Amino acid sequence: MSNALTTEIKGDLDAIVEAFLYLYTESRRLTKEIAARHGLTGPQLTVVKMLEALGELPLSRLSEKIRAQNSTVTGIVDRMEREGLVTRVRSAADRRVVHIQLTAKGASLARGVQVEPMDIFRDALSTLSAEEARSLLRVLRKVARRVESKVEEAAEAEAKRGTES
Amino acid sequence: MSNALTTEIKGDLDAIVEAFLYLYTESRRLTKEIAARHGLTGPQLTVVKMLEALGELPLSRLSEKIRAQNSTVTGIVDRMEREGLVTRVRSAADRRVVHIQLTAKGASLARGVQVEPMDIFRDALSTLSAEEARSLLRVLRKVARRVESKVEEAAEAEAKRGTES
DNA sequence: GGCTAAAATTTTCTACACGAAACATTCACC
DNA sequence: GGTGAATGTTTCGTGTAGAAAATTTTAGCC
Repeated sequence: MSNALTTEIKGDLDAIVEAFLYLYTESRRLTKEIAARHGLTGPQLTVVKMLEALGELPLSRLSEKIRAQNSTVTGIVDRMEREGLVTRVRSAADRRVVHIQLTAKGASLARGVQVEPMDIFRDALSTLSAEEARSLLRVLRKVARRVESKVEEAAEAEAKRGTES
Repeated sequence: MSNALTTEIKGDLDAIVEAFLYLYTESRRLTKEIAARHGLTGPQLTVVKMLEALGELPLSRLSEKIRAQNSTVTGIVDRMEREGLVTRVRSAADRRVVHIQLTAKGASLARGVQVEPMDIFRDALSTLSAEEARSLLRVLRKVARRVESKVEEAAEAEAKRGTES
């Protein structure tokens, strides 16, 4: 476990983690900067663009899309509603559900912002060849599967601790 | 720009972005969960591990290390001090400087937590073959370079706008 | 049909994290 | 001794999540 080869691989892994973190934080920073240019926060821009692309959405659907909890999105929508960017509409079909929809003001703002969130990242990715993209996707999926199984292991360990007590 | 091939590549790119976000959010969530098991928050675990590895640090040094603003770290250290995990010590040499150091309680806690932040991600990466790791690193670096140049372009455009006004 | 229990959806409440800007203190330099 | 930079804190608005509460729907049962 401590010969030259494994040391080299370990260095590669650290470099991958570093590159990964760099890409993530930088993409977030850029999104935020673009949003600020239009008087929005990062998450607000994400929401505006999501609604522009998909039309009105139940709050919980929106939460899933932006990978946040309902309680988080409630706050974001509160502030956007205060600014007149979106409105809440009770669903007639299922009155538990609240649809979030863009106002005219929100929609026009959405049209005005050219760059979608993550577009810089996507744009950088588009410089990859088809082979490179495919290979990257394959490797990321492999890593994702591995993380996923880790998550399941942890959940099982958790459940086991539960039965013991 | 709308034939079958480019459409397919576009789908790959979306999938890459999605996998990327999944990996990041999941790694953060797991770190947070491990921290919670020891009565800490995610950032607090990061700080504890950092201080264990490097010894006492000025607050601004700590801020750099964990990629956060001084104002953010002030709050984190406040809460950790309240819990008796760290102490603030004014530097005798430069009285502007506040050294953050682990207490006995903080140090013993640090020893008790095996997993460092991002270890889950690193662990998942370690299932890659040497070739895969090298290829992933190469592609990520290519993307990172591309993002970097985008950032510089934006900075120049910003500067130009500045001189015009 | 009407009642009750369970499930689904959203909001409220509480605590922490985060950054920008304004501020006080201290240092370094002239 | 005055000026400007460095260091840390405070304040304010936002984002983030989890737990509990509120509201409505759904299913099962008589």
